Amino acid sequence: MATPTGKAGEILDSAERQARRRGYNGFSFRDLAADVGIKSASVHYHFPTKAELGAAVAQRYSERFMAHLGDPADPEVAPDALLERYVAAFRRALVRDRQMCLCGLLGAEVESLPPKVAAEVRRFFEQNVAWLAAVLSRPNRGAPGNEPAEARALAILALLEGALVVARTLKRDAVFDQIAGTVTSFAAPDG
Amino acid sequence: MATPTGKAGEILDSAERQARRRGYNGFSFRDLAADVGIKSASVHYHFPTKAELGAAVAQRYSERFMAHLGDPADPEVAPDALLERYVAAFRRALVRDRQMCLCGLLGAEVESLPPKVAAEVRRFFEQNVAWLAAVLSRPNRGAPGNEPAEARALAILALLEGALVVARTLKRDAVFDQIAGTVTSFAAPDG
DNA sequence: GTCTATAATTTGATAGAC
DNA sequence: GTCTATCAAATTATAGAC
Repeated sequence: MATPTGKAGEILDSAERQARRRGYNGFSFRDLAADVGIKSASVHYHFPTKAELGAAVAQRYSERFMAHLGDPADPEVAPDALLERYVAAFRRALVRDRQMCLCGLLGAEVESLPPKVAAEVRRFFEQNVAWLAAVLSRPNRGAPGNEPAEARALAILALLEGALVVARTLKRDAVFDQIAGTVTSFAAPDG
Repeated sequence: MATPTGKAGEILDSAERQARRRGYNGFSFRDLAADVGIKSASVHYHFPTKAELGAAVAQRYSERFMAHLGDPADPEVAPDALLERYVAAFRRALVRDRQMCLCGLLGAEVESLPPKVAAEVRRFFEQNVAWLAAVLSRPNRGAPGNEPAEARALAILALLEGALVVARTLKRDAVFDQIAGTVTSFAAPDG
């Protein structure tokens, strides 16, 4: 459960980078090996199969992502600020990292994933929706809105994952901001 | 430019089905050949390279999709009805076909696509946004909304592409409907 | 932990007979 | 148009030396 350091950590870093650019079927053990300066056979020492490596990458990604979001009920942070933090996490993937959200890309190709990897992607979405629903349920700005918190949480997740896909394909970062600007529609349906 | 029939058409059908389930790197010429009952060498007769096949699949998909949407300015059809038609097209991919939107999946893995395929995906998104913006600009229900029509068009496209990813990964069709139910937030910001 | 060597399979693609 | 035959390269993975 502890985050691997050393070569194992480097391999996870490289795999995450490649998966977030080219998808699960878009990188090989040789790519990773060359990237971290060992031979592909040595990668198998750290991660016996690609499925296990993929699951480890997704698990670490989810843990980091949720840890960065923090406690959705933290009384020190207003719901609006938490939502801004959420949007900023996706924006950073696009603008700073020039990458997809790992699970947005893996989710798109979910039918071609080993079961263990698909399960991790599912978990990521479930945790994201739970976090968002918790934030949206907090009493604050505007009214609670017509749609239940879970529906609005799902919509925000889908909107931002889709925003990355569209903005990256159109090669226009501004597209993300245009889309993200509509998130307030869900946060405060009264407007 | 004419839509291929016969074996070429069958190959396109098979390739589209596979690409919408497993992505561009998730199917091979041999898969397609077995599917349509020929040998993989014969597939190359119809489509010399995988990149050309991929581009042809995406182009045919876009043409069909836009043709199905119809004229966004058709005075016989209300803007609301056109938006419903748009949402229904995505819903059909999920519920009836059990597939992704082709360009939603390809867009997610855009960095691993041959340039000609990526260009077709870009075109699909551009045409979709233009169609949606035309519908949203028509005078009708509610007010024009705060956000410009293009921003709302991008948001609807992103929302629905993301909805397919999330619903398929969570294996819950109802998730799509929950998300799609929020589309009216963009159509009529006044509620 | 990393290496060499290699197995076993799959991939996109071509040449040439029919 | 489709076939057989084949290629060169790439893939995941294993065995065993160091």
